[in-house]
Amino acid sequence: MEIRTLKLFQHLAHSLSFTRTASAMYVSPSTLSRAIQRLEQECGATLFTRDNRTVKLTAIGKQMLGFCDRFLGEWQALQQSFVAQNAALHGELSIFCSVTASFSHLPSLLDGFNTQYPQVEIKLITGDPAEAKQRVLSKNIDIAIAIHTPDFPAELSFREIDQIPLMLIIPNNSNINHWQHIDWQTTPFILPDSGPSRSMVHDWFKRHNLDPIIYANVGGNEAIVSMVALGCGIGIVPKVVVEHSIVSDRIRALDLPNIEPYRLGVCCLATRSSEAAISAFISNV
Amino acid sequence: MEIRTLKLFQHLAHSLSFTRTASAMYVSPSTLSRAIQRLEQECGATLFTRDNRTVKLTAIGKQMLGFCDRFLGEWQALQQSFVAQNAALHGELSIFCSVTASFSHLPSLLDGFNTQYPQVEIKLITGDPAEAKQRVLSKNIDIAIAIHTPDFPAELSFREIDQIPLMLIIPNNSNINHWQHIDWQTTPFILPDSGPSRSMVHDWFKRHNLDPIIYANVGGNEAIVSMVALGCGIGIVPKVVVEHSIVSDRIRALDLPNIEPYRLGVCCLATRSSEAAISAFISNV
DNA sequence: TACTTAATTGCGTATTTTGCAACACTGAAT
DNA sequence: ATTCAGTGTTGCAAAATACGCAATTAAGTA
Repeated sequence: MEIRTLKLFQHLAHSLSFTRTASAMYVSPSTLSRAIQRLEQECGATLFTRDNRTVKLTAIGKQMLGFCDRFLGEWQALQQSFVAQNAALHGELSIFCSVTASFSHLPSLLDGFNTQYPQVEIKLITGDPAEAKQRVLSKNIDIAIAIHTPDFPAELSFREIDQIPLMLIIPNNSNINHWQHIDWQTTPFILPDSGPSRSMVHDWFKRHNLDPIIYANVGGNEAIVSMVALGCGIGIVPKVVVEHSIVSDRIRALDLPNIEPYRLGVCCLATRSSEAAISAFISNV
Repeated sequence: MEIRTLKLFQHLAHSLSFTRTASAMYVSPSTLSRAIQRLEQECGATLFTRDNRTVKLTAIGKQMLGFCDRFLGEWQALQQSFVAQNAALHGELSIFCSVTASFSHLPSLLDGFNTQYPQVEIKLITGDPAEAKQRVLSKNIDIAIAIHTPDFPAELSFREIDQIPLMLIIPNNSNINHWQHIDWQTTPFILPDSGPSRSMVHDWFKRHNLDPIIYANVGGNEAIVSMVALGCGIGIVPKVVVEHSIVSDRIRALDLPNIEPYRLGVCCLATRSSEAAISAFISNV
């Protein structure tokens, strides 16, 4: 039951002449004859009645021809679609995300994608989440793992993958265990200098009528954690950052009310969302 | 693209282990490995991503699996139906018909059937059409080519294949060329001694208020033709009998009005009409 | 009867496939 | 670090298979 055999059968079923089919398909008559014999053996039935003068399809042969036509058609279409997919899904896909996300959420995404689309080479760039939107918009990278904010650009399509609560972190040696016990007049606060956190934290302070002492404006959540661990003050960071920090044993995290969790997701330029590799990645989420 | 390869692929796609599939399908791991490599080459795409630890289906592999499942399923069903048909259509099929029908109508029927169902051996019995019904009813033969008459038994299913007009035949040396010129007081008539003709001819005489001299009651239309050719009288026989007669140059045939043509067809016992060989023959008409 | 044409078969050759053994690689256990 | 067990792959020689040429069989034709 080889494809070539089926093609021979198909041709013979139409030409009804071993000689013509053999020459048309570039095989010797004997090869054709034996190929049909093998096929008949596999079918367990005679497909052609043939004396030395005429060749005709049997009833079973006709059924076989129907099957054969359908199968060969389907297979050809499938094969073409395979090579098309392979061509389209061949190349580089650049992904931008924060260092934390590269530990927390990226692996599971990549794992599935990598095995399913081995031809796509993934180029990973980590950096400040604040850059994510701009990099995607400028086509500097294809896909970003980013946080959805109210001012999220309409040109970007976004697909949520997780919700991440924000937590207040304090040094481990502090004896405070509720945010309301904090004396904001004496405890310095470490503020992110940019990124989605900054405005969220601002809002939260405003809602609770707090006006803390700002110890420093630092870039990157990981840096905030480090500073808190060193005892420089307290800060607010996403829960995942705490969990993946290498100094997580030197800090404690406290729940915060009235602060809505981050909506983490993958985003890409809406106009590019139908590109093969991009759509494959997004739909694989 | 051999069936065995597809089965290997199918198994591997579920087990996701070369070792397990190889042992389950009784081939060496190397054979399996190379079979998959060949299949991938035919597909023009990687079907499994595999490092030395894990085996996983790619996106294309999943599509291939769907195709594979469908194909193998269809093929198995088809193959089973083939061997079933082959078994059912293996044996003898006995057919009864008149000598004339065996020349006029049987060849085209047999020709198509024989090439389509080469495993069925056909046993042909010729004889007086009058016997046909009884032979079918008694299961003495499987199928008959017979004439449909008003008293046709309900137990027999009938499928018409042709309509055959009756003709008046006269010796070639007669100068009559219309039936109304015949002088029934002096021209002897040769009547069939049985069969469907007899009552039809009787009816026709009655309708036209004729009372001819009966020269002889003879058995079989062929005999009537012979007697007419010898100049013994005139007779009425189906057109096909005239056309296939070996003495057709010694007689002339005249059209008859008001006598409805024979309805020739194949018939079998209704209860047996679903038997494989019988239904194949009937539906092939 | 000889000739032509068409499918099949015998047989030696060429190609393909197979299994064994060796290999490369990874994760786990020592 | 090192050994070990388990995975898929590859080199190679043997086995199986398919191939084409030439001979054979069979039926129609001059």
